[in-house]
Amino acid sequence: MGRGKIAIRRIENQTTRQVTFSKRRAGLLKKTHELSVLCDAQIGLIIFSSTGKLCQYCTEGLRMEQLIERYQKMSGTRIPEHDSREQLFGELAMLRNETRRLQSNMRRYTGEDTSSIPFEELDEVEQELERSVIKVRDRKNELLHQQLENLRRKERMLEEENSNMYRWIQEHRVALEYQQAAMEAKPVEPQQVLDQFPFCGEPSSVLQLSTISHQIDPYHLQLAQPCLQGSSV
Amino acid sequence: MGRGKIAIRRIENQTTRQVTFSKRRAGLLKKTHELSVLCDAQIGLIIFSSTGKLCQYCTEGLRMEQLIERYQKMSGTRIPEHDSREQLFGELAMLRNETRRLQSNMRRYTGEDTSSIPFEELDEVEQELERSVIKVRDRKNELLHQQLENLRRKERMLEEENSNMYRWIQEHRVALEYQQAAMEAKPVEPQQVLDQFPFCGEPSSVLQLSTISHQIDPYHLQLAQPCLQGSSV
DNA sequence: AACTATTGATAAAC
DNA sequence: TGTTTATCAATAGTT
Repeated sequence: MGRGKIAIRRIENQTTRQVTFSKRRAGLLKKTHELSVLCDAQIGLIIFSSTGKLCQYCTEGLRMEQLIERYQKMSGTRIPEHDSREQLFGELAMLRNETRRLQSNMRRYTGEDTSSIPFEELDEVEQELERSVIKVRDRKNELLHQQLENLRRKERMLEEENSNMYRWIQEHRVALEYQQAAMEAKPVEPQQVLDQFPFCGEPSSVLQLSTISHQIDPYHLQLAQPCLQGSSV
Repeated sequence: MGRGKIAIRRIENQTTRQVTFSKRRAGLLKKTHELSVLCDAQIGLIIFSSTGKLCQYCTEGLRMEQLIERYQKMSGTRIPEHDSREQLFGELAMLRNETRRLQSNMRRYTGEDTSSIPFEELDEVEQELERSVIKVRDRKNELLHQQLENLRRKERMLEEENSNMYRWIQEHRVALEYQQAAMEAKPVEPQQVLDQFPFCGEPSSVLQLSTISHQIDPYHLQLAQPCLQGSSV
């Protein structure tokens, strides 16, 4: 109907397609409505244009959801939700059981409700807990030993640094004394280097020292431990 | 269109209505299909006849359920099921979290994965575990004491029963000896009553004894314990 | 969007 | 239901 006959295949010209869509969509909605009214039929029509725009018709006095529900009941084809719903229920039941089991176990381990433990199992629980304590204690010891080891390494490093600095100061003693004399006319005794060093030393060395002393902090030691594990074990 | 124009209102003549329905339905399906193909639109059409018969069209390469899902997403009108679905998802997420938390706690308590416990918390965990051990041990002791108490009561009961029976036998000694003599012409020495009693005694007393001996079973003691708790504590 | 020539849909009758 | 036919509605192409 129209000036010429057209083949029923996708209209390539976008403008023409858009125009045709508008016209035919109006016609379809009209015809749908007429069928619904004339023949007392319940009709739902959902149209998504190629641009994704939604357009719908639903028989008067009825909502689309009702119609869809009726459709699902009749056709038996529930929307995909149904399958996943079953799965959800399954997972839910599984998780509920798991949670109950875990909570019960936790109570057992925390000694929260000892009266629910049958007498025959008390020994077993006690032993399990003692095994756990031992494991935790072992882990604690392991970490303490690592820290000890770390501290010993740091100690060696500090001693070395110390003696290096001492040597350096001895080597530059003359120059230092000259500086001191020039500034305050006071000589320096280099026996207790660490006590005096921060007040008269070289900035770069002081920085180095403070960096090292930071690493003695237990918290930082623990963070550094993964690197040391390989060499210590 | 047709021999005459008709008003768009419900056709009263049932036959005419039925015929019109068939014809127009075919026309509507055709037009729907044409619009879908010509303009590249995704269309779903659901028709329930006045007699409840279902008829549908859906754009090729698409299933009605998909279309409905898309419709529901776009229009925001979800079918009633959806509310409970949200709830389910909520519970699911909650349970998953709870399970994860519990599993983590369990690992901590079983000493399964001590390396995941931060150093600062190891002491705490150890103490928790020791507290648990103490609780379990206390419970065990409590039950052991109850059992001891029970055993002492049973012992007293048995001793009493024993002496009662001994007295009874002494009282009936003459009659018993007479019976024995009449049956086998053999006299009985009543000094070691318990050893001999089962073979020649009174059925009711034997029954009573076996009932008592059963109650000494630790398992039954434990079951009986709730009744004893009130009096023992 | 409005126009119009043309085709398509369909009401009524068979 | 299926066919026919007279009629009207829908719409393709144009303005």
